[in-house]
Amino acid sequence: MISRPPRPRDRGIPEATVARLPIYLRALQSLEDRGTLTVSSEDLASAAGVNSAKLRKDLSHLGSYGTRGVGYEVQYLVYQISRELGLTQDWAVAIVGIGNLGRALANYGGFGTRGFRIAALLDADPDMVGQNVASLDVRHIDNLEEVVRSKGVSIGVITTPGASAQGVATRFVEAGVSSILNFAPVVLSVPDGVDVRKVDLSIELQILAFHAQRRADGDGRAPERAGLELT
Amino acid sequence: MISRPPRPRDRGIPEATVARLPIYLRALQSLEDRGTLTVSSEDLASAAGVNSAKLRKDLSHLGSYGTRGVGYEVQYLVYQISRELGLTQDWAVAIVGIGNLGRALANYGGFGTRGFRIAALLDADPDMVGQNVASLDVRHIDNLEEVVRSKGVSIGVITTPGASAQGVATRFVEAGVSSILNFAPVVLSVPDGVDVRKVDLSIELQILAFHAQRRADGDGRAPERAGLELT
DNA sequence: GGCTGTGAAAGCTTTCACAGCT
DNA sequence: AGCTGTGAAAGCTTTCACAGCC
Repeated sequence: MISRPPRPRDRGIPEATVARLPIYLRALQSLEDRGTLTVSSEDLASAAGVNSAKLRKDLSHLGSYGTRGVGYEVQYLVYQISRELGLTQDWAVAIVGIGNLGRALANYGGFGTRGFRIAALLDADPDMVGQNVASLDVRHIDNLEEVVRSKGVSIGVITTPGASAQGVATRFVEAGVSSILNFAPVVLSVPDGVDVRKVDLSIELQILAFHAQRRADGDGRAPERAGLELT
Repeated sequence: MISRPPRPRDRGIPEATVARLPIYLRALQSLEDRGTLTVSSEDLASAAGVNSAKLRKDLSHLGSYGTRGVGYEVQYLVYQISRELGLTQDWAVAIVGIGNLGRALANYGGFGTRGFRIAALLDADPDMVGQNVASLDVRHIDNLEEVVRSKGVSIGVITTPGASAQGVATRFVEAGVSSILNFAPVVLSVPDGVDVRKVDLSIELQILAFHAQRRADGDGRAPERAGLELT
């Protein structure tokens, strides 16, 4: 083979990069709203709270979407990142556990400028069932499998108490949902090939407490994690 | 200097380790509740959803708290991790933005088995002020500085809309709060030495969507991020 | 002249595999 | 015999610094 076939976009984007693409996307959308046409890596990086070398390296994994001497075209980059993240299609989301948090999520309209649609709300409490939350009727958890099938749910959100979370996760997986966002404070066991992400308030507070304590007693030492979110 | 002074606990725990200590702590507390006295790295690791080499390496940064041939004493390790995380003292937390999410957090009682106390709830909406949420009277945001001082708040939680978040963060910092947990979908700018952690629903969903799309079209390739939460 | 894209270096994290203690 | 604690290897992420293009 003499001339390499044109394969500019390398499948296999580093996980650390994937985790930052949504942040870049948000910064770009806000630039777009303000009518900005192009942006340099320096400016976009600063809007996203990272340094420009990291931003350029990250974007280079998607392809060569910038212009040397100029920068990145905002709209074009918004589209490329959206496509890479799979936001050009709509993902149906089901939320299980309609307590305070479930309700908060259901009502949280701005799902990162589209890409997601809340398709169903489920709860185990019979008193909850039938209530209208965010323009959806809460259904009983017994209907999980049926709802997943009929609504084409591919992402499950778990906002139940910890004790119920594993059971819900298992039912999601058996119903064919292989992306789960877990707010319950437990470690979920799922088969290989299922992607679980966890959001945990008390873990975040504990990490903050660790650093706060360092600042307080260690003193003099530079706080290790500070300044991560830019100055 | 001939004999090294005994400094077994190395200050400077890797950030990746710090982020896992709360998970180990939770697993240990659940073992404690069940009356388990000792646990091997293998069993604790599996309860925490990590592998045992990682767990042992992590714990080795705190000190040598295990017994070869036996394992770790559950209660002792709970205490050591709690102390390392700064949970032997009580941290006063203020929540700003008492919408659905703020209320959900205020009512979320089980703050990782203590270490934190919700000391104040603040909101900009006059209709909100005075309402009683989770046994606290919601106060107006104008009182932020006064509340931080009088209640000794050291951790600020921001659950406002994105547009207000930066202003609140700045006021927190100026009032002397240097640990912030941000739920608003914006990148906060804070001075060096201030620790900001971010929790962002739509970012998590977007990362899930990325992997889901990979599984769907890439097909045949092993899903990169799957299996992270153990099988 | 300005700014992207990228090899190479540096730093950090995970995993291996086993010495060392009980 | 069993299980921890840890050097060393492997893998991943960030940062540097500059060649290459506009």
